[in-house]
Amino acid sequence: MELETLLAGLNGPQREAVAFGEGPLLILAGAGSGKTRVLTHRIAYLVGTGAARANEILAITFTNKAAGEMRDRVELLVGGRIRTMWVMTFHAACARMLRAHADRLGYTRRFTIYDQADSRRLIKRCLDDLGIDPKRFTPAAVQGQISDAKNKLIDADGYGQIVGSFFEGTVAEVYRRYERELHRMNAMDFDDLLFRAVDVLTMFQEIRDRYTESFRHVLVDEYQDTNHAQYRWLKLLTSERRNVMVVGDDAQSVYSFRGADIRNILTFTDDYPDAHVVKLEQNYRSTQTILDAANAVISNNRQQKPKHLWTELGKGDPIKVRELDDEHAEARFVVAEVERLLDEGTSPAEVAVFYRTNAQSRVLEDTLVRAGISYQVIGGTKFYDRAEIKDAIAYLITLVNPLDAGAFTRIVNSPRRGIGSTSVSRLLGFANTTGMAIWDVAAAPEQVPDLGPPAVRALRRFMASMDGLRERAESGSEIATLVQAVLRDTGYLEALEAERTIEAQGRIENLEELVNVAAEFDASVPDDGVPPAAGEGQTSRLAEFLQQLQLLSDADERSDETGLLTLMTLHNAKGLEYPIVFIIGCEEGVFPHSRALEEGGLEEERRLCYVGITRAERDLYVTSARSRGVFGTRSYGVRSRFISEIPVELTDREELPPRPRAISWSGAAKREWTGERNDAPAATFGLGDDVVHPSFGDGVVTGVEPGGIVVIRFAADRSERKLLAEVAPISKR
DNA sequence: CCGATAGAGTTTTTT
DNA sequence: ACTCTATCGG
Repeated sequence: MELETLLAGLNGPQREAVAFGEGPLLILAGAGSGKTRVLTHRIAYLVGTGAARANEILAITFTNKAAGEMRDRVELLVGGRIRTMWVMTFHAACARMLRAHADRLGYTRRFTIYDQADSRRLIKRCLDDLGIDPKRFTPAAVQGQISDAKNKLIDADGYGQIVGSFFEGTVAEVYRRYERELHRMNAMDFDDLLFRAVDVLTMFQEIRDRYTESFRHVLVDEYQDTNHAQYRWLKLLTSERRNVMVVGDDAQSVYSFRGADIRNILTFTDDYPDAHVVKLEQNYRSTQTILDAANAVISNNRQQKPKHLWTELGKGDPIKVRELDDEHAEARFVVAEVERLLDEGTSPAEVAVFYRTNAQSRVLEDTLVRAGISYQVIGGTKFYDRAEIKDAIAYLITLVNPLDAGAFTRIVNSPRRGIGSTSVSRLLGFANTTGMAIWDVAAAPEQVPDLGPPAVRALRRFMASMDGLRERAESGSEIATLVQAVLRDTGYLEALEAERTIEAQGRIENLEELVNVAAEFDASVPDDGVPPAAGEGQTSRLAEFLQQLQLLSDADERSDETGLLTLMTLHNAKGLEYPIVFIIGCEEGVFPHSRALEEGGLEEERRLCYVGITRAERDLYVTSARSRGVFGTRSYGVRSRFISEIPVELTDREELPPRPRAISWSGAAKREWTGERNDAPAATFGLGDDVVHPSFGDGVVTGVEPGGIVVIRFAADRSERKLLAEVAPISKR
């Protein structure tokens, strides 16, 4: 490999970044500025110049797909396999470290990874066990609190010390129990992977030394999306050698709800005052019109590193801005436009439609189906989230990690075998009080008090088939055949076949697909390679397979090969590009999302808009609907502020005739909807309006209902109140 | 123990 | 509009 060819074709700043020597390096990479190129070329350059061997490089991405692509591209550049290089996500890298050192934390290397749904179920159980009302303390809210704490590396005790409210006090209690349960079940949730990895590196100097010595160069993509735990983890791995390169764009930080802390990228140079900074501002993707729009929108944010995208590609066409009557008209417009483009010879794969929330895809999908256009949706319900797949995986987990009561309870009565919820509670309760593993309790059911004889008999039969499967798993059977055996021996498949419904048939097909996935895994080379830090023994193939499944996300399943029109959320769009892009649902309350507005997340919503705009290469459409069905009722919105932030001269706008202010809801619109006569004066409040009330304080309009009622969420006590617009003393801010 | 029914809550975004 | 939950009757 020629070093010269690695630098050829790069612009000045890119070349500077690729050829940079030792020390901290910050790359501020604007959208479409070729950051992946810089990353991959730099890795190849480091290997090519002998600055680092393949196994001395740690390259971190956020999705498995990005990691896979990075690996492929680097292999092309260096002209050979780089199996020993750590190119993976934060979570995968942490999981790998933890498997090697699990015993130090009182775990076994076969620990289970809990995804968000698994974790939520466990939290729900903790709430139940503690006798907490799940209405007042929803599992989701408690989970959010715990997750936030973990992302900040605050453990249950630490959290208990900083509680400032009754709610937090309760969360602290749940947090403690949740942690105890996870540990007892030899399980970790997503956040634990990071937290525990930091623990290992902090508590055991010799382990940390091994990794810091071994990783000569560390590179991180999408640095603006890192949270505090990830920051600490990186710091622990890099503070000795200080060869850390982070690449990111503060304008594309859109994951704060998941604990991402934009300060990590904004203060990198405070952490490393000698850091070299390279800005990539030349864009190779979009027309100048699109970039001007993106620059204009993002300039409304205060907190940012100034950047100005430019291109040599020329001005291009104006941005098409359209306003439609409702979401159906919006969908029809998009579909008609797509049909026109296809007639002109555009390939469907060149077109993408972005929306704020997954729920928005439905109307569009209906319209596309009726028009006979095939499409793919990224996100939504994932393959691995389907109940039958989760069941099959839970069976496999039970074989690998007999301590995992979560997996066990999931499958013990699926298919139905007469072990109902009361019996399961008794088993769990017994395991809880005796401290026994759930598997051992089930293996000797007669010792459990109050367990009915039919339940004992059913458990015996169940455990007999599980024992057989266990032996098969231990003997190192191929995973595909093991999955088939599980489905057969447990009666799972039989129960589905007996249903004789279309749905059941679909489930069977999904399970067959899982067998295929397993077969592919069987055929693949063990990813072990030669671990740079010794001490990573062989993990069982089955455990490895399960880990791979559990760390998979829907961002990973999108394929560019399908040749289809693509639908996805704006979040999922990050990192992608399409010649033609539609951004739909640009209304206040939808985008920017009302909940983000309440929580002061407007700037992040704007960054999301920036992400959306900068995905477009050639043509950009931005649409809004006057009304939209939400929660089964119709709500009337106002065009998104983001539309007005795009300079008019960059756009080609078609708007509906102005709607008289008076029909916001209480006037004509109400008559139209309720059939009632009502000449009451007009309410002049729209969704998303900022209002102020003399006694409740500042608030935001979250809904407008018939009868001149406005729903307002007040910032002070986060309460939502319904007020009569004409009589309540509210005014716009 | 299981299925049907009614009722409530739900929609941000995800490794 | 839809899905998950709690409750009841078999």
